[in-house]
Amino acid sequence: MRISTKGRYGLAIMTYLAKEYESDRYVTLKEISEYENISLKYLEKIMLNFKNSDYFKSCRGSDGGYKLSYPPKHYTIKDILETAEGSIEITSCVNGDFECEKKDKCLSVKLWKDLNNIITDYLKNKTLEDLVKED
Amino acid sequence: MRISTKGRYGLAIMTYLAKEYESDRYVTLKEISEYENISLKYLEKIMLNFKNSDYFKSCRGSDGGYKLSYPPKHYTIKDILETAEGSIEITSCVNGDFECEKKDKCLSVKLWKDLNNIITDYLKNKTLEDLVKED
DNA sequence: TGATTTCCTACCAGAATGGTAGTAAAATAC
DNA sequence: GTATTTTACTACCATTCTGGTAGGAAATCA
Repeated sequence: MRISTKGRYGLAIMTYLAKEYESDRYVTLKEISEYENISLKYLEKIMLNFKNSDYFKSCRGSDGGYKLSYPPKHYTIKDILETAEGSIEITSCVNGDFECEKKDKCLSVKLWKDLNNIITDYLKNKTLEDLVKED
Repeated sequence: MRISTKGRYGLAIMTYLAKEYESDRYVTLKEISEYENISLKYLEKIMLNFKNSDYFKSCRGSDGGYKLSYPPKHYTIKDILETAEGSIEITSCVNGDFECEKKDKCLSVKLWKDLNNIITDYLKNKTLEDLVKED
């Protein structure tokens, strides 16, 4: 039931950008990689997971980097983890896409759905701003 | 963040045994495997995860099988999933065993700990009896 | 003795995880 | 206009996890 580095490092990047939101500068992955002590190459790959999102603006070249498109308050942790990980569902039987074939006799389906709701409700109500403010 | 078949099938076995608790008979894995439509051999392997627990009594031979050691109310879903999966922690930084080296600057540690507590609190307060009663 | 059932070990294919490496393309600095 | 910096993209790789299968030993009962 672990959350992988995709989600953890992805959130770390977003949190770093959120901290620097006020400075309105482009932040390089090099800077984040040194701060977080994660290889630059791996962070680049983690960034690919956000490719189709509009979470940040990017700019190449010197003085290039990334900056958030919106203020930190705009981003829920749920959205970030979902985008980074692909999905954060506890089982595949919690939504309509895949209904387990023995669902009529499965006593646990309600358990998984409820647990899934508890998790997503918590993450829906936390934003990047909350994370940065706690610092 | 998926829960694997170890946990899901393990819980399914325990739930089946809980349903049959009143009958006070030994239930075979064959019966459960046919009901749940899971291969007998795989269920046998799932059972190994409970080897060091005292969750049930077993008996070999014809009319053998498994029965719960205690009434369904005695088993929390948290304990069952923890035993079946090994651990149900969302990250390795939520307990004292492994403290992440950048914890002083990691803004997410509190998030992971809180989320972990929310999950375990929910699962701690659900027992096999609750699952069977919902039927 | 034979059937049944748990117990135990070994094996295995495919996917996910956690990376590394190389290169192209854009933007800026000199 | 060349060098440097930084993102963007593709390919590769070792290890672990997942979800099984297979075979046989040991116990229990008819």
